Amino acid sequence: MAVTIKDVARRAGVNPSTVSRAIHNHSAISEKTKERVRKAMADLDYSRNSAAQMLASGKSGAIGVIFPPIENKSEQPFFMKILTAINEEAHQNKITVSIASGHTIEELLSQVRVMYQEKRVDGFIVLYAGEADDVRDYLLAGEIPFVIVGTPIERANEMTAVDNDNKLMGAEAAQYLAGLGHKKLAFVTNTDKGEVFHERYRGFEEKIKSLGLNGQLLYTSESLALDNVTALVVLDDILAIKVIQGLTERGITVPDDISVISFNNSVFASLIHPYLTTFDINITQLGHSSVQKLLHLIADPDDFREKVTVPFELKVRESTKAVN
Amino acid sequence: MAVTIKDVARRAGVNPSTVSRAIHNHSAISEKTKERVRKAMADLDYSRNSAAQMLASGKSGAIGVIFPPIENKSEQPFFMKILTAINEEAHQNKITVSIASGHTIEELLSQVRVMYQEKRVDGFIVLYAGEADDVRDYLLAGEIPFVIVGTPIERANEMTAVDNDNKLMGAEAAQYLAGLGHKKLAFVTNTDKGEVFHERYRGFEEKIKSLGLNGQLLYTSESLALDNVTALVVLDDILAIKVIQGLTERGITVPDDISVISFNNSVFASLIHPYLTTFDINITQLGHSSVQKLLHLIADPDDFREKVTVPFELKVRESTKAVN
DNA sequence: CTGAAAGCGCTTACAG
DNA sequence: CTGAAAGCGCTTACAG
Repeated sequence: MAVTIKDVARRAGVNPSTVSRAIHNHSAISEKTKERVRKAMADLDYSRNSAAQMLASGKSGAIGVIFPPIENKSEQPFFMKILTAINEEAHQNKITVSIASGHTIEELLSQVRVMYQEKRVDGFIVLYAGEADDVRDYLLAGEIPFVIVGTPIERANEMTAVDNDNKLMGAEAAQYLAGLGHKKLAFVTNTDKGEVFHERYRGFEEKIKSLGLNGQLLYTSESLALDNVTALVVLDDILAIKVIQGLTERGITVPDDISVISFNNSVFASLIHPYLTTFDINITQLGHSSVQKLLHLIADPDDFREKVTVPFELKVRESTKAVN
Repeated sequence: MAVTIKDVARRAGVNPSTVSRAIHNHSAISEKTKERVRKAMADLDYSRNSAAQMLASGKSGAIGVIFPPIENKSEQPFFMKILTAINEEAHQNKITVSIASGHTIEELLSQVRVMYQEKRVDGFIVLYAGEADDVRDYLLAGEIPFVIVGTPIERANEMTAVDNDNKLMGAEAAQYLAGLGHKKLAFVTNTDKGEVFHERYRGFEEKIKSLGLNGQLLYTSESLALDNVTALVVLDDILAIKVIQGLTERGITVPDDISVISFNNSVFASLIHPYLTTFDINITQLGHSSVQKLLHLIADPDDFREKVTVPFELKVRESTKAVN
């Protein structure tokens, strides 16, 4: 039926093994032969059979992407965006990407297990960090190649992670607002969990102190006690939109009465006015880098673990303003 | 290294071929033997090697999900949500899902080609409908099993499609508003392209006529000419949020002055107040059904093509109100 | 109901 | 620089 390496070999007048070597651009094969083989492949419209290649080589040519076991993934544009970026980079490297997602850790682990044990993938990109879970433990215990997007809390030095510098981002948020003349600021969050919150807040706090300004931490679970605060740093875009609506209802206008800066530069940032001043976290590069790192790890399992920091960029829009 | 079917055979005291048959629950194998084989598999923690299975059987045990070649996929929660549902159903059927996505049709087609020619997947789920494109032509021409989520415009009877009844949804929107006493309505859109718009609007229009009410079509590209309209049917949630903000700026309040009903029930619907009255399109079932249909098609390529219609449900929230 | 054998389409030491 | 051969781990007609 389908064209195989044998057909190509016959047409090029060589042995199948030579075709295989030519395909992989083996250095021992003469350029002349390679050329003949290439021609034959083109003539016959040859495609490798991935199953045969996998079986013979032991490599699957695929990677798995692991989504967090949460319900509201679809609410966060981050996931679709990074999946697209990962796929793009993978395709460039002639690698396919499969996905693992589940509502619970157990479901997720079961998928990951199957994918790896059946040798469907050579490694994984994990799209959530923070505290360890069964999935990560399984990967570490099995010495399975993986990279984490985000910053793990424990055993960080045992794995490769790709992330933004959230602490620096928090600091730059404070810095930028200080530059606009704001003296009394607050960091607004709806959670006190997670590395992302901790790092962003820590950066904010330290910077505020070093600048000798006034800063506080506010939770959206309570009504925001704003006494004289003129600028807010909000944990993410979605929360910022909600906070702004809450302020508007209280007769407080953004940015005239109060400036707001947030993080992620997602759709929500330019959905309604005031469009948000927010940090672009460069998801595309997060995706590309994680694939590259993973391919290195797969090629050389003893490659050292490292942290890759992807740059961010402040997008100034309508929600911030200098104090008059 | 890894446990193979041979190891299991030895342990169970049978031939490898018997193990294979037992695994597939072949009817010719005695229950007693199956039991022995199962025990041996469990003892040895056996996992099949998918590459070997693919090569020998010609089936990949994987399906591909094709995303639309658009930039703003990540802005629409639909994609992540259906991907999750697809993966869930696939996993239940011991199938993995790989993805294809590209910024252009060419890139997309190249990915789809590779996936199929290399036999990495047995079929595809296409996440966009409307007019034909090179990808769909390729699938049709190659008689490759696929199902479309959405409603194709051309050659609809040649493919299996899974969708909501958008026309009925448009009609029910009008019906619901009429029930609240609204007499002058408008359908608001930002595009006149695409099946989704056409169907929803057509349903709206016909229902308005049959009820003897007044209805018009408004484009958000122009400022909305609202003379005495008391209710709006808006193409989707995102647009509805923007429309509501525009109205608010003009001093028009939703739902007191004007009611708004939209479609999709995405995150945007309950992001800010007024929370939207909107149609839940049941994405989970769209995903599950499309996988089931695809698996049927793969198992039996001569299975007839059909259209599967998934029910929807109106979620009444804050943006609609009876006329006083 | 089960076994022995051939074959799926590649890769890769081993020779030369 | 290239060929012949064995092998990767399954499946599946063919026998019995």
